[in-house]
Amino acid sequence: MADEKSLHFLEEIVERDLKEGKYTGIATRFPPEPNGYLHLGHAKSICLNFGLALKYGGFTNLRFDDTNPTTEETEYVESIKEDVRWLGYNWANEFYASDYFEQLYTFALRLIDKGLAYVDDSSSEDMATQKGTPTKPGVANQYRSRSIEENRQLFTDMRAGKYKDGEKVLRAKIDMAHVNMLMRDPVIYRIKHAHHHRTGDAWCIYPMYDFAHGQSDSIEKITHSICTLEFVPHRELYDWCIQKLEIYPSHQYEFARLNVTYTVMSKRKLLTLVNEKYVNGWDDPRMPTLSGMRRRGYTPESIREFCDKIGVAKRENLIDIGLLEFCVREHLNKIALRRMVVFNPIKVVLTNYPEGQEEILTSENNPEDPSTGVREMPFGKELFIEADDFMEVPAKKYFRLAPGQMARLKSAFIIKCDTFVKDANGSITELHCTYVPESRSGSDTSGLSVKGVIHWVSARHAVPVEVRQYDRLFRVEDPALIGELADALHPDSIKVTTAMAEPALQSATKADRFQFMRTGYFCLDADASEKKLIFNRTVTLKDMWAKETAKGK
RNA sequence: UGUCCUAUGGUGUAAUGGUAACACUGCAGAUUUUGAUUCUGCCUUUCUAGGUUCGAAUCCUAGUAGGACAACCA
Repeated sequence: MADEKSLHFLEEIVERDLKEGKYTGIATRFPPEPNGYLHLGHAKSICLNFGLALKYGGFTNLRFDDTNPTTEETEYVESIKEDVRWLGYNWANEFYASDYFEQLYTFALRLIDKGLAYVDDSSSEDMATQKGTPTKPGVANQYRSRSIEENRQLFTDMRAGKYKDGEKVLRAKIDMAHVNMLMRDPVIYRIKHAHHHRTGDAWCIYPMYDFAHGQSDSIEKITHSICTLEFVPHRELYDWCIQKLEIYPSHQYEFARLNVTYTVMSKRKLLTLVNEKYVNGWDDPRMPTLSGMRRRGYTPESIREFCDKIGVAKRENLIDIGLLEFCVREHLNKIALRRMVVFNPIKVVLTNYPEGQEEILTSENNPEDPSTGVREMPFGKELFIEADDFMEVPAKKYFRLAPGQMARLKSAFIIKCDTFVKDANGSITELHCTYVPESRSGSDTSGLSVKGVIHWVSARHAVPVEVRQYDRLFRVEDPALIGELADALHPDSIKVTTAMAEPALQSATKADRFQFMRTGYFCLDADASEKKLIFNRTVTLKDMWAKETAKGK
C-alpha cells in the first residue's frame, strides 16, 4: 500500500484540466536549443515533461528550437537525442522549429495584414533607446506608422534577401508604453544571412524565440507548455500571438529551474569550462552534463529518482549535491558488483602460510542480490592491503591492524600483525603477519571474533589499473557568486593513480558497475582498453571513519 | 524607485481553513565478515505587522527579503 504522494502544482493543473474536460489527453514537449549539451537541469525538465505525459496519458514531442542558425549545430542535435533516450524516454515526434519556417512566415504576414506588425529600419541601438526602461515607457518611431502594403512589400523583400543583416527587422505592433518590456513592439523576425543546420541557405530571415516557440506549440497542439521561471514575462506575449493569430491555444506554465551546490548549470558557463579547457570536453566526468554523468557512472534510474525527490515548485532553490550522491549510491548499492582494489598498497607476508602454496577463495558479487553469485579470488603467502588499514600506533576506536592486533581479510582469513618493516625514510613497507588457518570464511571454527574487516589482493595476481578519482569541480557551494569562474574551481577535482585490483576485474565491461569494497563505486571509462583498465570513481562510499578522524583535527 | 514571481527546519518538498510532516544532511545508538548497507532514536521549521475567522502556514492588506524583466539569444 503505497502512501499517496501529494501532487505538485503542475500535476494539479493537469488533473483539473482533465477533470473539467478541457482535454481528453495532454501533450507536452521538450524543446532544447541545439547549441550545447544537455545537463542535469535539462533532466529535471525532461522528467517533468515526459513524466506528466506518461502519468496522465498523452505524448511528448522532442522539438529542437533551432531558430538561430549562428549558434546551432547538428552535433548537438545528436547528443541531445542520445541523452534523452539514455534517460529512458521516448518522444512521440521529432520536430524542429525550422520545420515550421514557411508556416511561421505566413503567420507574420497575417499579423502585417491585420496591422499588427511593421518593418523597422532602426539600428538595434536606437531601438533599445526607444524601448525605454522597466520604469520608463518607450516611444514610437516613424516606421511604426508604415502602411500595411509597404510592410508587406518590405517583409517580402527581407525574405528575398534584398537587405543585409541588421538593416531591417519585423516587429509586432503592440504598445511602446506597455509595462511589460517584452510587449513594447518586440522584434519577431531578423535578417541573418547564415547557413542553417537543417534548412541550409533557404532562408535569410529567422523568427525570434517569441514568434517561434508558442506558434510551434500551437501547431503541435501542445496542451501544457512548460518552461522555467525566466519566461514568466514572455507568457503575455505568448498569449498575444496565439490570440491575434487565432490559432490553437496552448498554455505556458513556469517552474523553478534546478540549481545544485558545487556546480554550475548555465550553458554559457559549461561552454566556458569546455572552451577554456578546464575540463576535457562536454563528457568530462566532472561535468554536470548528462554525457559527463553517464561517463562518470551515474545511472539513468538514479537521475530520475533525484528529479523525483527534488520536486517541482516555483521558488528559487539550491539543492544539496549530497542528495544526488545519495540517489546514485542507493541505486548502485543494489546493482554494483563488489570487487577488491587496493589503492595505496603495502605488502603483507603471512609468515606461517606455506611457501609456494595458493588457494582459491570465493566472495559474493553482491550481498544485496544473491542471484549475482560469487567470484573466485586467488589467495597466497604475499598480499597487498591498504596502507590505511595499519597503524603503528593505533588511534582510539581504530579497530584494524596494528602491532599485535587482529583483523579479518574479507572472505578469507583472520590475520594478526606481528612485526613491520620500515624503509630508510621511516615509512612502513611490509607487515609480517600470521594467519589463522581455521578462520576461513564460511568454515570458521576459530571461535575468534574480530571487528575489523579489510580488503586485500594476492600480490602475485594483482592487476595494476588506472583509477580516476573525481571530486567536485568547484570549491565553493555557489560558484555563481564568484565573479571569475576559474577562481571557483576546485584544484583537485581529479586525481589519477594506479591501484592493485583483484583478477576478476580483468573481465570488466563498460556496462558493469562496481563497488570497490570500502572505497566507492566505479565504472570502466571510455578511454579503457584491453591492455589498460581505467576506472572512474562515480562516488565514494559513505565514510563514517573519515568523519570520526576529521573530528579530532 | 515600475510590473511580475516567490517566501515553511541546515537543504528541498508536503500539509489545499481544523494536531506542521516526508526526504536529504547532522547527531546518538543497534546490527554487520564492507567503519558500506539496514534498523532505531534525536536535533531543527511556517519572513514581519495588522486584519478576516470559533480556528490561519493556508484567505486579505501593508511591509521586508530574494528573484525576473531594458539581446536583431533561447
